[in-house]
Amino acid sequence: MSSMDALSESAEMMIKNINVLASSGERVRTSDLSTKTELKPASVTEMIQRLGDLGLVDYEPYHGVHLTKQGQHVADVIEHRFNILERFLTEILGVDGNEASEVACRMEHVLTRDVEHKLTTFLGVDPQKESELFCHKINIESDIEHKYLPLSNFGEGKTGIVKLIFESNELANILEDKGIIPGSRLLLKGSNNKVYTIQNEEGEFLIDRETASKIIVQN
Amino acid sequence: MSSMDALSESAEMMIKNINVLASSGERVRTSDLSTKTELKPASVTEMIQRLGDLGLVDYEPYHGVHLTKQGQHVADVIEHRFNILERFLTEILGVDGNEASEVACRMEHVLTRDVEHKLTTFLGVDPQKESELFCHKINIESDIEHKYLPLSNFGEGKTGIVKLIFESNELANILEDKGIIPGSRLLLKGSNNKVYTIQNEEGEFLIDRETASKIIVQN
DNA sequence: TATATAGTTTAGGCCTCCCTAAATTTTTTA
DNA sequence: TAAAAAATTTAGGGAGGCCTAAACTATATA
Repeated sequence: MSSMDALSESAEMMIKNINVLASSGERVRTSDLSTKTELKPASVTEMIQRLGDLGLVDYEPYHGVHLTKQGQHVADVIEHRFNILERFLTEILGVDGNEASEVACRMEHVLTRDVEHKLTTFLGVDPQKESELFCHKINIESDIEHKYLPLSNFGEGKTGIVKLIFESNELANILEDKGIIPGSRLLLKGSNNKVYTIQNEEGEFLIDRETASKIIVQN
Repeated sequence: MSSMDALSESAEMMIKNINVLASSGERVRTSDLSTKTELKPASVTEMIQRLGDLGLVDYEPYHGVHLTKQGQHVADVIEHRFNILERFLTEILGVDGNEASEVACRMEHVLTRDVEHKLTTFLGVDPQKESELFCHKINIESDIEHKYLPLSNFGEGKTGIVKLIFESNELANILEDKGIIPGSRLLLKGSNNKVYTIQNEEGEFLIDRETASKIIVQN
């Protein structure tokens, strides 16, 4: 069990759900896991016994489970992967919330560390979740050369060409009026992860993070 | 077997490999599939028998398989999903080729049609083929949920989120001091077409019409 | 505190997907 | 063309992951 190897999707889902239900600090009961996972109690018992053997969970028959340090690490990694995948699917691709959750929930089990990190960099840090950010993330490698980035993660002081705008007609039309259209050039003058100051030949504008994340710029 | 439902990853991988090896037009032999999939011949036989039962493959004992029309459709979908995932991972995230292939190969089995289509649109036409066609705008059909309006046209008594501020000058800095920045929430308490009364967590302010027209608010 | 009830585990069965070993069929070649 | 070699399939087994039914344990109640 060297951290993340070879855990099945089912095992990872169980760990994930133990983590969710353990928020109260108490041991998690089989019946609650049964409800959450939509598995029969007997199946839950079987799985947590296996996780116990792997050292990912502290299991006492008839008295529930909690994650070991190792299991907690797995849960953290999965949670982070789920979050960035869900954000990518909704913020960048515009996938409907429910479907995004489901797909993210299946994709979270096949990401590698490297893809996880690169996707995190691509999305940038979500300011709302900054506090509960996750020790596993290591350094966000800034030396990666991305060809395409959302404006929200573009380099300060850099000029790029707008490639795509993901948004409703209304906002896109407003941006268009100000010359922010696919194919146009803009300069990111500054950003503080909340407000993005950009400039083009029409003038200077302030844009919020969410909108900026939907404008894809080419280096 | 209504086209794509409920096929296991193993089954999909077998179909994918049959498709690859069938390029010559001839029936695909068990031994070649064994080599390609890195499964033992007996396991290949077992799987293609199951695929035969599902009508995805035409299997004649001792004489190999080929895809049925249905199986070919599955293969085409999987191949397309693999291709766009691989392109996304390499072109957008900058993932190394080998790793991108492996991850795409695992992700291809969990995409939905919708995510597949949205990712395809995101990537656009292969830049090598038509680099300028990549420059286009995607309009996500927004129902009535997202409404972007200048504050000057915003509904009285409504609360919204500031999305954009056109003009980054002294006036905008003053607005910023008052907490009126992209991403913040405000309430339009009242307006008389000349003066707009707004409120946020910093307090209550009066804004003139011209300024209000440059603040874009989301419903 | 004894017992009913709710919660949990064990026992045993089924399916998938992988394996090895043995049997079978096809192909090669002497 | 018959025997050797190669390829394939069948037989049987194991682990994972799910199930139901039965046994067991803990908790609530009278």
